Amino acid sequence: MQITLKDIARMAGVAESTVSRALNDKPGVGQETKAKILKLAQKYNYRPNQLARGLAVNKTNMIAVILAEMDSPGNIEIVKNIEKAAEEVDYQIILCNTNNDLKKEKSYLSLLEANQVDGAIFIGGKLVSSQLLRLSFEEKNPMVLVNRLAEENFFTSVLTNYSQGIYKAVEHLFEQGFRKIALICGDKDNLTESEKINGYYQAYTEAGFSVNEDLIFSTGADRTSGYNAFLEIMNRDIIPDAFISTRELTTIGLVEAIKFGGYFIPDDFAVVGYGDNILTSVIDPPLTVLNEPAAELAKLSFDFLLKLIKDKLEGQQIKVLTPELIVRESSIAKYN
Amino acid sequence: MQITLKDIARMAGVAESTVSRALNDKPGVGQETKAKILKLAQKYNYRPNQLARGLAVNKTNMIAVILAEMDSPGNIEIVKNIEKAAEEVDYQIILCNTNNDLKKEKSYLSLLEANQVDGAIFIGGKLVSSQLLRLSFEEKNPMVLVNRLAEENFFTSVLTNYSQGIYKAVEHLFEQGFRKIALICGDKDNLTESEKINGYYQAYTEAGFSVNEDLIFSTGADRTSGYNAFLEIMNRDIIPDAFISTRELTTIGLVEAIKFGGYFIPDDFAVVGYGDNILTSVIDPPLTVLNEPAAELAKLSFDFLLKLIKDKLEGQQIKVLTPELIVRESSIAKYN
DNA sequence: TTGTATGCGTTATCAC
DNA sequence: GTGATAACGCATACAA
Repeated sequence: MQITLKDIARMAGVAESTVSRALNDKPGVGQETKAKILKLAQKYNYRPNQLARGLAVNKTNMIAVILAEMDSPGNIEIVKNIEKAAEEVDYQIILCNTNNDLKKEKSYLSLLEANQVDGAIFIGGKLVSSQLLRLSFEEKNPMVLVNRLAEENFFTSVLTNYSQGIYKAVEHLFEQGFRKIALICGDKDNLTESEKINGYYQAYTEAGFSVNEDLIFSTGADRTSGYNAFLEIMNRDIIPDAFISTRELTTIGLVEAIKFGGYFIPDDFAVVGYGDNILTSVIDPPLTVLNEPAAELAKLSFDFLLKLIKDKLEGQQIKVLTPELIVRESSIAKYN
Repeated sequence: MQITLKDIARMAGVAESTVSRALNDKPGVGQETKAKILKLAQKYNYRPNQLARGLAVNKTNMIAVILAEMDSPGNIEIVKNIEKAAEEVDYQIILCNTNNDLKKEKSYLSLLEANQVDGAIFIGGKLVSSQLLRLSFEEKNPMVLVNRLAEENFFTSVLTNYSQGIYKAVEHLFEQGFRKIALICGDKDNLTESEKINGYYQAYTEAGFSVNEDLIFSTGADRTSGYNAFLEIMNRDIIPDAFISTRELTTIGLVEAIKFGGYFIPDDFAVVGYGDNILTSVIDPPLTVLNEPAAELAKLSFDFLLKLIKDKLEGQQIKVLTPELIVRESSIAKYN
């Protein structure tokens, strides 16, 4: 059995409250008694039961990080940075993976309602069922959304401006002389992805070109989908001269397919990918990518959450960050 | 304020204990009252406070996963699989990153002592300060070690047979005709790495060759270290014809350095890397790698832990898994 | 400065 | 079948 406050109190011959005060550095306890208590606590390796403490003060110093998918290196990068920020102020994170399953999300959300965590950060994920989230919101459960668009923006969020990201990418490819840019993206129902599609349209329109819808290809978010997307597109009427892939894993699959098909990047097809992970910089040729500012996303979201927890954030805040376009060889026209 | 048992009891006009029984499906509660209670709980979206419950039953259904480094994709893979296994039996994991810092490890360990989690899984990390861990062990805190060797094997562990892995790799390179195999590894003080070095020696010895110590290069575990290792080795007296890199990130750095130097793989140097991540299979040429059975490591360790928690594991268990050698182009001799 | 009493939200042990 | 009540370990308001 673990040693408790009561044990220490008994051994020191004082009341439990005195021990509590001494251990928590609260005023109103004599030098000698305090010293005696601390020594005993040290000797018996006393550790306060956090459950009991949490129950008493209604605070756990834990937050939930709820992840739509663990397969995305970018998401992991965000988690790492949240963990770092949390550690600095003595918060623990509990990691939840929903696999884009709304049921699981709901069950994890109940961590909040069960007072097990002080707040939650949602990373990514599909269109929010605002019905679901608003429930918690109205009960004043602190939560912030990262890279997740809700129908109405009820929630404090930190977002990446996906639209602008894709816009930048198209613009860059235009500058390089490419005109038939295929977009490998997700389903239009997904707000995040539809944002990206918007950026694509906007770039084309503003440049005075018209969009050929055959160049927009909606598919899954995994590697195989990226691979197959290339094969399918090559069977269509219009053969692109460049590709933009909007997700990390599809980017990889796409590159594989192009190489396997015997084509060269950027000679045959220019490529702009997503996510500055270890791969994209090492692969041959180094990939031009859009990159999310993971560290910033993490830091901002955690700061927001901390303030929410401490009731120091009035109203709902939204911060939008711009993805960076990292230009490398894969999108540079050879002959221009 | 959150709705509590007491509230439900008052509204239903019954005692708290009855509500508790009804909600927990315990026997001894009438059909009608039970129905009434459940309906109320539903209506008001009642969620039991897990802290209170945990305090009462001395169980949290949470385990800590304590990670030495989050930068290793292999480790992340293990975490993902633990999360999956845990989710199935309704356990939550809390993720802790120690960054190989013993102090942080100690602080996270106190989660266990603070009754906040039912058990802990340690993934990787340097030589265990058995002094530190034994403390917890003797207090009967359930914990299992993954890929972590302790001086004495006090703990239930699931390990990768690193020695045999490297042995396989050397053997394979021998078969391909390579004789001067450089080993890019970690410090010999690190038990894990020293195991790998052992495998290297063993393979050489059994094949009747002698080891040239200049071919063994101890360095850090990051990408830059791998990169620099190549440069340094090329300055030594003996130029290798093959490389084995024992860690994921150094492998990547090594490959970069080789390519940047204008050399070709495997024409100039054969390479066997570590970790079957998304990169090693996509890079050109596809890399021969040693791969840990992450899913198995995760599943076994979680099962062990669960049994420990339930007091169903007698004595300490050790399970050793063998890494797989995935042969791809990077280690195939062109002219033999 | 210190001690007493009470509450946090559950579960469990008794009675009835 | 149901209801008091103690207990879990801690913090805190109040009294001394």
